[in-house]
Amino acid sequence: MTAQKMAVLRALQEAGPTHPTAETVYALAKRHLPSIALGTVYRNLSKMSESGEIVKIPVPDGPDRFDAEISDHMHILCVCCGKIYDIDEKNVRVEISGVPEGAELLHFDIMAKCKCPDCKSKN
Amino acid sequence: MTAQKMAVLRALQEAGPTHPTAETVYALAKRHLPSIALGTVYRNLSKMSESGEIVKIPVPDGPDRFDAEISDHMHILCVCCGKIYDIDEKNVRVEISGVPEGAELLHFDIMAKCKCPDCKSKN
DNA sequence: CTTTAGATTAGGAATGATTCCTAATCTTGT
DNA sequence: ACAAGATTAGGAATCATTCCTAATCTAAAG
Repeated sequence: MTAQKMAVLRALQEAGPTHPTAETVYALAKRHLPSIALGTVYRNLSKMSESGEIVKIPVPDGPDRFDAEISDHMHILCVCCGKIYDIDEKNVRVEISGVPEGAELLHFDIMAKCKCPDCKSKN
Repeated sequence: MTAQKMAVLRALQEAGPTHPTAETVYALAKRHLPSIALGTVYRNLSKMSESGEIVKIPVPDGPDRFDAEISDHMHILCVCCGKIYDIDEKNVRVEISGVPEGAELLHFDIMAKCKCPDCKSKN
């Protein structure tokens, strides 16, 4: 456990439910550890999301986002402003059949899209 | 309707259910129209997916894939070899609640992940 | 069948996100 | 304290994709 990894984790926790990009995590982490490098942030985010300590959220047409909240939940993205909301897993049900013969289903990435309240009113 | 757009569409149709990348579409299109440029392929794929003529499939940690089949269906990706299978929409049911107050739900991107039969046996 | 305005193209440079490289530094177990 | 291995900073490199520009093509109107 290095100071850099702690700084990344702390930054992600401070970000709360804003689902920051790696760049944003970098900016936040720099406040506590000004010497930290962007590559270090990427590497720690990658490793932690592989190990399950955090969650990586791939976004079509945009940089990946990250989440310190690892409880089972899905995300809903505002296509106008890019804000990401959490939706608790118990509010989602997915049923699927017709999976190819012999394939082992591993898991789902569900990314819903919406126009968020702010963007609806601004529009 | 230009020769380039036709070549892209034709390439995508020839690719069948292989869900090719833009690079692969480029290679296929070049066979019929050797002068076509990669940027032209990207632009035509973008425009056609925006207009709904084709489908763009964003893949986490990989280049986008494309599909000439526009009937409502979802995709399942083998995490080992990157192959993408189609799953008919009628085999999928998604129910969701707890959408943020005032948000307008637009649609879902569902990308399931599996280990495909080939990869299971090779393993 | 010309004209012409607007769209599209080829080719390559530029961008954005991310990974890779290397020497230097740190961490951890002993 | 010390060696072995992991991690870091900094920057170069990579990959997918978009952007730029002058040249070419398309389609609609005469």
